[in-house]
Amino acid sequence: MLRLDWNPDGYTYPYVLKACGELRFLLCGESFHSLIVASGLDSNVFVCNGVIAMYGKCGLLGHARQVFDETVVRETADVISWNSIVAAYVQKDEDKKVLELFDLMVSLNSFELRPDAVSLVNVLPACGSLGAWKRGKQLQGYAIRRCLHEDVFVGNAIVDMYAKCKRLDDANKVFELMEVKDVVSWNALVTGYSQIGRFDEALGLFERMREEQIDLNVVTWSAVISGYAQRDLGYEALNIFKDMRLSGAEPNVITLVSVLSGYAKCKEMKIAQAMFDDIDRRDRNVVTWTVMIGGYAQHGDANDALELFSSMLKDQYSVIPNAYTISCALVACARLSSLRIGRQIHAYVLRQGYEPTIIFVANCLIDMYSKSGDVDAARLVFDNMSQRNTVSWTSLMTGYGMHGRGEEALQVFNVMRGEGLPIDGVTFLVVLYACSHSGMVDKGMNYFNHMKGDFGVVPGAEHYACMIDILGRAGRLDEAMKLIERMPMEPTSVVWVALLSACRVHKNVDLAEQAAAKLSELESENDGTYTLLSNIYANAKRWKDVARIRTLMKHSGIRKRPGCSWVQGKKETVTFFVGDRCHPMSEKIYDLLENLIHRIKAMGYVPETSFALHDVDDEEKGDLLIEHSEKLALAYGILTSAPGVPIRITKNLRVCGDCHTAMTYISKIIEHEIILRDSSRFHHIKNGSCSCRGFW
DNA sequence: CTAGGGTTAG
Repeated sequence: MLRLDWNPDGYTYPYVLKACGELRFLLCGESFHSLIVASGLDSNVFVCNGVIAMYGKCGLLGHARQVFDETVVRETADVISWNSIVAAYVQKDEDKKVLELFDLMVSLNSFELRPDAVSLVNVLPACGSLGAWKRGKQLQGYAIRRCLHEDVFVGNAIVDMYAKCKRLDDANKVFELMEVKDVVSWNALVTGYSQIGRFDEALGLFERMREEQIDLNVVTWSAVISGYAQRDLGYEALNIFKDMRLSGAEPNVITLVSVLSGYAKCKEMKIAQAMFDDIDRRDRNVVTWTVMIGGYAQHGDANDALELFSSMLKDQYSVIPNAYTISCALVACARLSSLRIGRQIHAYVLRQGYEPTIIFVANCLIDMYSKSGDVDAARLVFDNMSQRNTVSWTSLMTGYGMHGRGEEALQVFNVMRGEGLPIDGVTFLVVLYACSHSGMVDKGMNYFNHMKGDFGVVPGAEHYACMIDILGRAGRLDEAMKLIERMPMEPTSVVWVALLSACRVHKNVDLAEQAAAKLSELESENDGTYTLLSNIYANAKRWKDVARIRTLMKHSGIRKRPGCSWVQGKKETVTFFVGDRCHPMSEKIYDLLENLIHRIKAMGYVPETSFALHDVDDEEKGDLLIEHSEKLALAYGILTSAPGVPIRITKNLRVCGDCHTAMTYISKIIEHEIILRDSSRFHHIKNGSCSCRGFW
């Protein structure tokens, strides 16, 4: 119990209430409020204003509003009362309410209640976040009439309001006319330019700040660091961080988050992790965790992302994941095809009642379900969304495309067109890929030919690459080559890779060599290029060339990425590498495989030995087809799944042709559907046929 | 009372 042996009066309370508000000492504040009421001081407007501000700071909007309403009823409310209640709504991000209350104050048309500088500084940011620049402009006019614009806080708020409304030229004009500027004015403009993508101008201003010897503060540095990181310029971000350290400025958590995302973009997750470990546990908030989870999900091992997510949930400081965190975790699930964890996170989302208005969480769910092999679940998420954006539609179409359900993808596209949504280059890329994976050559060609005329979307090199892919898969290699020659821009490496893969499927050595030569010119050969070429030579029995490629790889230091497949078990995911014998069930796995191969040989299966040379630098292990990781994963799946349950396998590279054939035979004699995701698409293999129908 | 961090489709 609070015991006071002195009697505070109307001059005392505002001070103590202010302290309670700033320290968020809600219980103390409430006690004082009771004492105020008990001593009848609640008729004193100065005291009431203190109470309103205290409740506002502590987040008790209802209490603040009640006290405020009482002052209004008593007709004692002054500008400060109004400013205090508006500030309370500002704190809750109730932008519309902020504007409403401000209007109400103005409409009372009382000389005493004319908005002052503080009122403007409260209401301008709300205009900014609502994009209401016309309202902001009116306020600017009012500020000028009353000479409030000379107040540097008001000036800064106006600059920021225009910047948030993406009207950087207006913001700049106000900025240049400000007689007194401070570092906040500069920072508002720098971040404004950076956030709308005019990063060069942001950097120009940053340079000017350095020249004019403005005292850069931690906000300035953080803004520039994150600006670089957001544009995937991780190393530049890290350089600015070095400059910051040299300048003697002390980084804070926000700076470190920007720096962490810089390290993530450079795939330096070890350094990022060390830095994260160094951050005081109390400073690790949801954003700090999220940037690490997102870093692992996108630029590192997605398994680490999920582990970190799980340790975040268990952390003693109990940080609650928000929509960003959930998205990052779902990205990790999508990369791993982890349907089980993805479903758990979906359930968590539903339980926690993340508003369905957070479109991007739902978009991530669509992507996760599609990439985990359950595009029907993706559809359900899509159907249940109250609002959708372009990404929602394209994600669903991508899902149908990956699973070879091209017709459904095109249906979605038609509905999307009907909704009048903007159709851009990405949309067409998705449409074309859907056509490609379903072998819809003419439809794809038709869309490609009409995208410019009917939609005003000029085909880029990626669209050409996709058409090469469509024609190539269908074996129309001459047409593909002609299209390359007709390209209005230089063919990119993606184009040549598409042609090269088509040459593998359709066994065209000459064209393959041309494509490989082009890739070499562009200096973008990778292990995939060499593997493809080696397979093509092996298929043509040109063993000398196979050997030549092998030597070439050794000299250039390019190693084939090891093939690796993982299969979703009931409780956990099990990973297999080529020739893997680490698993305790290895003996059973190999026995089963030998048995299966023996049985399907009797059904007509002939091992395609050209694929045995997949692993050109891995002679010992890779030569045995039976040891390919996808076959091991399948055998494990059969051994551990109940009859009728689909076996879900994911492979980091494209599935090997022999494995694909073998699995198709095996699907006739097992009671499981095989759902196989490789780096290119999904294969649903059942009763001796595959959904890819040869288009891979 | 004004400025800064993390997220989704190819």
